[in-house]
Amino acid sequence: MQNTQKQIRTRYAPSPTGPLHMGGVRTALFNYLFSKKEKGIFILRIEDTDKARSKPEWEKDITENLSWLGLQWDEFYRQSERTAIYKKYLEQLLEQGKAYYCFCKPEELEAIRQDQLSRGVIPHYTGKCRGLGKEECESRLKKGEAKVIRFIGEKKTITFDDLIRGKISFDTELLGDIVIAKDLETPLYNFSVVVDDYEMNITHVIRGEDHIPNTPKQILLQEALGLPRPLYAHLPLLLGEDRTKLSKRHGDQSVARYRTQGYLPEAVINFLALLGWNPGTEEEIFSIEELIKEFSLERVQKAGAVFNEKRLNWLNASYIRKKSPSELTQLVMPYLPQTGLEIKKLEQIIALYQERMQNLSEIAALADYFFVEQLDYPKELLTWKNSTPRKTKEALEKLETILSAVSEKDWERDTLANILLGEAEKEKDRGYLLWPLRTALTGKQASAGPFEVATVLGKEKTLERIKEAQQKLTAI
RNA sequence: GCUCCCAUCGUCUAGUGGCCCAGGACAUCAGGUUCUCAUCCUGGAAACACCGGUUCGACUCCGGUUGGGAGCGCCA
Repeated sequence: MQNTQKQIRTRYAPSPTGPLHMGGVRTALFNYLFSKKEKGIFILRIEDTDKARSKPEWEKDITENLSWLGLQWDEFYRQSERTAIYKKYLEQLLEQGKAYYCFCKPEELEAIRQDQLSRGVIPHYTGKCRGLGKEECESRLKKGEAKVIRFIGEKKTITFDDLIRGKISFDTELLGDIVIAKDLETPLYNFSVVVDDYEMNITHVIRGEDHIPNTPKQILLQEALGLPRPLYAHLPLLLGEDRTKLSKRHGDQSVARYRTQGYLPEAVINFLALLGWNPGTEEEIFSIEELIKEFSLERVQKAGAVFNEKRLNWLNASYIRKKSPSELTQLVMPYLPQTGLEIKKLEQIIALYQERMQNLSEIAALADYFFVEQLDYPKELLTWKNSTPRKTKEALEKLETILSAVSEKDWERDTLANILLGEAEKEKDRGYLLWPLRTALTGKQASAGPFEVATVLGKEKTLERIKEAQQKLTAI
């Protein structure tokens, strides 16, 4: 019984003509989740049949970032290494008379296209070379004339059952004889996909909605080659703010960019999973394991989803908050200046900003004052809103006196808080004392709390900065 | 233009004929905690595109209108 059920096999099939982007990851993710949920196989297939546009560096970008996200594939293929396979099927179609060589010039084709467009017809090839005699064809081939291979598709209504959208019908009368290869060694997208999906035993083709128009072409090819039809699931598109398909126009959507900005892979995955899918509960936070457990194609949305970066930020911040101090420190290290600071100290600094970071790279600007000798800020910053420069100077003097009296041994957060709060509360608005303290230590309008900062900074450095602040105000 | 797809708060969405004068989350606004920022807590504003039909009863089913999107390569 178990064995009659064939194993689920899905694939993500990017072309290495650019960096891996968020839209691509979402497609990969849904393929991954579905196959893992069904205990199946997830395949990565590099579609590099376009020799001019495909670059090894992009393939590297795709595989590295997919791995970073944890979307590990079980099998890997590269179409450029499979030309012999495509050739075999191409020859089959040619022999059966279901495909033919076309020698039409691009300019000539373009003119026809324009004419059709102006007449309100979908542009399609009219089949001029279809009736070429065998001899003429051979001789022109021998002469090395420019040519392509076209496919004669059956004219009929194709209906397929989309797992997400239900029945979709398309009249192939509207299709011309599509080009399936430039020559026997150079297959084109719609053809190589059909061959590979069959050869790789793909059971479920899960891809973006923008591929719906390709599906009837591919089904026609399957039928001509006598191949079985896989199941299809067309995902809703990822949209920009303007509700058009997410693209470079909407800014750099490469995974690499999000990665270097300090987004966590689990946040990206969680965010993308909820774009076009939801578990039907009110939960929002999911690990990849939970996603695998909960995922189902039935719950995938039909309408496109706007990529809302604010929500990604929120998720990322929430994942950052959940990290242990040591984990977070390791993650944040690349964004910090190379100082000889001991790891323990680093962890303390980072702990101060754990709940203030939306992404890892922000730590650099947030905690920079721990890594410089001299702070640079305008002296006006030291004065609290309800206070005056004179009072501020007095407050700083008081701070110096009080803190000098604290021993190194007692220099820890709660003790400092006790002492300073006790002093600050002598006035109704404790900002008169705490604001100058904090700004003197950080040089910032906004930062972590003064007791925490002073603790991490240490007694010596703290007093040093208080004195520097006093000097700034000395002119008064 | 033609073909196909889609339609609940600003955004992501719950809702599968009565539980919905529509629930959650992000964003936003107000308040609390607070020297600041952030976290956290409380509260508010905010949507079923429209018109018909089916039904005792439609956000939910059907039809149309409008609107939006995608595709129309010797790219994938």
